[in-house]
Amino acid sequence: MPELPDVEIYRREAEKAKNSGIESFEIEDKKFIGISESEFNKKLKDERFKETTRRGKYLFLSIGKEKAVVMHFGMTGDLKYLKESEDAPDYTKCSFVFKNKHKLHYISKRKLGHVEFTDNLEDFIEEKELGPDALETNEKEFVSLLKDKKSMAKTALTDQSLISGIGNVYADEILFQSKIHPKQKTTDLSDADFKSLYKNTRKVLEKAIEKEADPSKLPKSYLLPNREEGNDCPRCDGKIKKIKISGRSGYYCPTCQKK
DNA sequence: CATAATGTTTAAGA
DNA sequence: GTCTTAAACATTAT
Repeated sequence: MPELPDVEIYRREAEKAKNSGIESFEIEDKKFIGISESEFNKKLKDERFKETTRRGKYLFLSIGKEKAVVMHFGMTGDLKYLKESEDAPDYTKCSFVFKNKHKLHYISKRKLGHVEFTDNLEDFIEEKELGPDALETNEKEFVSLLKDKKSMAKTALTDQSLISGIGNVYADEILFQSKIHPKQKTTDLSDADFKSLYKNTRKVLEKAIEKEADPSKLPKSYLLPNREEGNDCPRCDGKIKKIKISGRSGYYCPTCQKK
């Protein structure tokens, strides 16, 4: 589930390919690969990825100051750097082949997500209306972005145009840690609530990265390892409840996350 | 076999 | 017009 921590792990995987000459590009499924063969030849062949950066759930592999390959992982994406001799993973959609006999495989089970090329990274970010990365904001900025929203707390947290990187799963954890009901309106939150949201956003995302974005490796006191309807709340006597918020499922403890 | 799943864009509603 | 919410997208695993 590619949210910010997952994409950060993919970024570290892509780092392994840094500064290797790009030899070719293999497209398995061109439906959602936005780089044609001719564009590759013109703009990427014989170049190298000089820098890998991330903004929210987007990964950028830069070949120059402004030019970059852009990857988004949808709900089921993955990225693997393997030797050329190794088999490409199942559901590989495209692969960059490097002169050092390694390949960077972009994998996705479902067809959400895409790989493309931009001539100007800043313009791309602006066009997508991506808010600042959840780990690159300070408390003041974080609070001012969320404060005036009239939507539910969970909806605001997962709005990529406000703050980018928080998805459906980690939003549940952040709200749990902050003891805030997911349907609580942001206009009803106190200053202490916002402070808590900021602190826990950092805490949860950093911990998740440390655990290689595997929710089951998070501490038992966290919600995510227990994220199932009817499970015991790891903090109080309550039972975990599942609800729908804007068509997505959310899990929380009705006892310690009061409205 | 029906259901739910990580995300974003789109359309619809208020 | 603006802001918020729900549906649609395509596919796989349970």
